Amino acid sequence: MDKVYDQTKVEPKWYKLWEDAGYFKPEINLDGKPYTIILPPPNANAPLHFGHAMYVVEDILIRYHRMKGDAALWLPGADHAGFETQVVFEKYLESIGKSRFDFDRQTLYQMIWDFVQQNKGTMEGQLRRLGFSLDWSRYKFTLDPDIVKMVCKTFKKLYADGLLYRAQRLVNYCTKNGTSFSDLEVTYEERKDPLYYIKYGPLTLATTRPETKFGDTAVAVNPKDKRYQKYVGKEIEIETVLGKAKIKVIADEMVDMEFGTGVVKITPAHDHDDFATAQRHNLPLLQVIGFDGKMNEKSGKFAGMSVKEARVAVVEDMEQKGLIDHIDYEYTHRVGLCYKCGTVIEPLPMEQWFIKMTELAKKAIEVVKKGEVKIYPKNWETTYFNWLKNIKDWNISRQIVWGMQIPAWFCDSCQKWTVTEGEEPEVCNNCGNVSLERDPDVFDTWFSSGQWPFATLQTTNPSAGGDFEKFYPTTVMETMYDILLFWVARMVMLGIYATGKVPFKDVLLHGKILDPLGKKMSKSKGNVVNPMEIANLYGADAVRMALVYGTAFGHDQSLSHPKLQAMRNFTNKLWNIGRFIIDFAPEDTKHPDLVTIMIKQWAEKKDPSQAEIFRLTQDDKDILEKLLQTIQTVSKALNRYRFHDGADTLYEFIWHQFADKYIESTKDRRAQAQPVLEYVFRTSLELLHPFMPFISEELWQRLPHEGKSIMISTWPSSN
RNA sequence: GGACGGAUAGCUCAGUGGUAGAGCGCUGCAUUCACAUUGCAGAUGUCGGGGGUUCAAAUCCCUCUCCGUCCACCA
Repeated sequence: MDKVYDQTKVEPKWYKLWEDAGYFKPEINLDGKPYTIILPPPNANAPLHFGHAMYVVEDILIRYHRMKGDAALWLPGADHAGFETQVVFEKYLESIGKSRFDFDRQTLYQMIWDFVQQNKGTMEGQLRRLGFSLDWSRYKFTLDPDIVKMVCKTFKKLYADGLLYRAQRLVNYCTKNGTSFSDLEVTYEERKDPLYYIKYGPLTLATTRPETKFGDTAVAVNPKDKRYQKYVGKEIEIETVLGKAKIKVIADEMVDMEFGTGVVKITPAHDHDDFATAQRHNLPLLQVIGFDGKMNEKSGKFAGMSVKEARVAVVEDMEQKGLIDHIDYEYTHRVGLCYKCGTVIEPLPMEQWFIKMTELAKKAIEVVKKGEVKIYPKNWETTYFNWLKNIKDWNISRQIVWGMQIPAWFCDSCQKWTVTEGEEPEVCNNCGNVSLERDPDVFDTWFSSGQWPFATLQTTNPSAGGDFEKFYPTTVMETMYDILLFWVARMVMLGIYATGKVPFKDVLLHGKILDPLGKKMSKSKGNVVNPMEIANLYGADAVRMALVYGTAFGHDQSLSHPKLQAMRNFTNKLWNIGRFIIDFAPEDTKHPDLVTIMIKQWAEKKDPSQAEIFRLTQDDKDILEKLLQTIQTVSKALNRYRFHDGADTLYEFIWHQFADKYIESTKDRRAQAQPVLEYVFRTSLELLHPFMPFISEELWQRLPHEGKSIMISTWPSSN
């Protein structure tokens, strides 16, 4: 054995052996109880980032449970990541001087498809490099035909159950990306904008968006406001930049008497509150801004201007006409932005597919309240409950090409929709007409990934009747806390809806990986660290250990080179312990296997007579006792998802108790101590295996052992 | 306007009621001994501020400050 551990000679060789031997399949423990984790499918639009390395937590659990004899299934996959991927691809097109509008739908889709295939391959190699014991025979992609079919089936069921409807609503529209979004995809920014006090006939009202005045269909005051009582229900005459007009005054609770003048203009087509108010009062919708972000023909001479230009021009005109009372330049408010490109989100009226969420959310709340689904760390429950309690209907239509096209066809003649499970209908379900047109929109990616746990398991292993019966509900869903609402909550709702059962029992939420200075990694900041480079530098084992060691699970952590180095050093320590025990064993220490077995028995039962037979010293007994405690602590830590406790305990035990103290104590009685050295080290490697699979396998193979691989050895027992 | 997380040794972080811990860094010693990617010994903290509960608080309660994040329809 080399004096210094060289991970490049060890890590590359084991993965293929494990995979070829079929150890990653749950069938290796055919009779074991099912233990399932579905890998959160990484977006197939880029290589893995450091956050993905946190999958190590899942691998630790899977390897631990596999060793405990469970039928452990860790199912890999990839997400087509609709909008996200299309944006990445459009950036690429931009870099070669093209845009998505240079291609027809089919061509563009095919180009993105090829791009995604390439990324998928890269990602798979990277997941293997990190040692993740995924069952590749069950690999799934969100655009696999059978998955698409499952998703469409749910869509149809929702439609049949009346939980899905098509409606014209105000949607969050990004005029740059040309698509609508769900509420979660809008980010907000505090901004200082002028608050204009403008004159509406006898009234004055405050607004930040004077350019939308052409879309006003009423003016509202609070019903309790005595100042304006006399106007309520009447039409007032107003002077506008486009001439005289009449407008209705309504009374509605939504108006805050304290704000501005207590009078609000109602612009139903361009403001969410106003839209809701308009519905209560049966006010018409008057759209003055187009989907291109420009004023339309309804705004008279301002037509064709962008919203921003129009605001300036309108204010200028109003000032000339004396319609501006005054302007508050110190006003701050929150502006909704596209989470992707930062463009101001324009609320626009649009026909889209919406899912009624209230009932679905109620059940999702219930299962967590009852403990059928547990969230770790528990404090995230507050966030989960809060969102679900106030949930609004979910817009799942997206105006992009990359994704699953919605299986709904519109009939020209009866103006109704025919919804299928994906297959093209021959005639309209309602009137039998043959002239149908498919909705060009695709699903919000989260609608399909929200069905991932059951969609995967219902389509894998079809020859054996499918995995669903055995592996669903899954055991653990582990992901970063930032997608608790986007993804986890939706999986709970859709999982219960489609299968009647929760999709998983325990939700684990890990923290964010920050750059070495504690800043968020981002491409634009240029501080992204490639996990593969780090793995090649320190070894995958060291990367894995560094991610769980020393930081409480669930907390953000900065990538720390000193810590990575420390873990690399730990691999070297392990290597040299192995070298000492294996290479430097004197010839006369060969002992029959029986001795090892007896020591194991003593360790487990503490039979004093055996201690006598093998002349165990106090040092021997101490280390065996400490080993037992370590087994207990590590097992308990993993059962409670306290990964750092397990990692810290093993590091401390192996390095400081075993190497520094015990091994030193055996140097003058080497031959007699050899069986204990071997036994304690082998057991330590088994405990360490879920954390550091490569080096633990390499050294275990070199020690006397039973069985073919540490991966399928039995988890050490402490009783 | 609400919610959550963080503030502990120079740095990165563990530690949820019982005499302050780890890794890295630092100081001194050890070098043909499995390992210098090492070993041994050591220094370093009024545990963010203030108040309270308790025989006892980094840990429980209240409050304040500063960082980070999320949710919410103030025109």
